[in-house]
Amino acid sequence: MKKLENIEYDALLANFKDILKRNGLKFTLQREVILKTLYSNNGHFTPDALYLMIKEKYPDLNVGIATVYRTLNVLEESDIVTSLSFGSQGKKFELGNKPHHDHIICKNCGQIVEFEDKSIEKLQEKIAKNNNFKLTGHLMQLYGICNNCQSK
Amino acid sequence: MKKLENIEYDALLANFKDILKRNGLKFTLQREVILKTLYSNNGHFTPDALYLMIKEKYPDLNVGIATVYRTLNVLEESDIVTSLSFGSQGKKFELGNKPHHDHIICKNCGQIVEFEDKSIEKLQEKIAKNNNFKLTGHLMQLYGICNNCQSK
DNA sequence: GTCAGTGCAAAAGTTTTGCATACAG
DNA sequence: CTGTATGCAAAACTTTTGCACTGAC
Repeated sequence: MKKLENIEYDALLANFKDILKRNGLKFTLQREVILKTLYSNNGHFTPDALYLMIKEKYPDLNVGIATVYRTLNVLEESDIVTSLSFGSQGKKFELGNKPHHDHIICKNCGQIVEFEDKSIEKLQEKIAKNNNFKLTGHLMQLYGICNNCQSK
Repeated sequence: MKKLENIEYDALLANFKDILKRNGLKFTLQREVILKTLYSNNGHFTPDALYLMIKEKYPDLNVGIATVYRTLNVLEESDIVTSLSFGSQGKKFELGNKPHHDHIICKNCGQIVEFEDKSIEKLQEKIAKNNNFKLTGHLMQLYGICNNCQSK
């Protein structure tokens, strides 16, 4: 029996291939490796960190940092990844196919933790209604100092 | 009679001076100009944009980009400004001492409505606590279609 | 007078681009 | 074959740092 996560990844990959094809772009080994690495470490990465991980995991495949940047931009334009950045660290990317969530970000070390809160989403709906808006989306980020940095 | 905004700025300035004094730092003309520019254009700026504005507005005062960066860092550590960034552009700073409010933005006409909701703020505190973060701030923007645009 | 702040320029770090080659379609 | 993608290196940006000098306290 196939594992759930593999099915999930396959769908993601198929979607990526499809988008590439529709835009006359090419599917390459490098692009697959980048997508797979993003998928199998489902977190937030700077392009550089992603690059280093790939270098370590696939030493024979000589991926260049430029390709990582270029591919991330393609992925972002295709809405497969989203980027956010904060504080002193640079831009970070994450897979965008996850169920909705928001972020809490450490102002000191840049660590990002995801959370989801239905009650807040409901309150947002209410606020929109009170102001006669039809809600289409939101952006919410909390800023603070993480546990680790507090103790320093 | 003194204008409200001047009183507000004076308070901000006094607070800044106070923080500087308490930390054995010095109040300089450059620092004042940077704070004033941030205040009088209450929006979000990249360090570079801020630098250019200051160069244009105070051509005689020869402010260096390094000073802008250094001052922004001081201001951020003092919680007078907060920084955040989204999308492709770099880090942006904004004054953080404004009376707190969030925004609902119409995706169609760009109209911005301010709101405040204590219940959401409380929930945010709770979320931070659950993740062992000490909350220092947040950014929340709701996107939607305003009443006016809906009827079109 | 002392010591933090400043401008400048150099350095360090990040992201993009030009180019010749490789390779997917 | 054609034209996009790639790796490399250089270039373009962005941010930080070293240093001698200035200026706030």
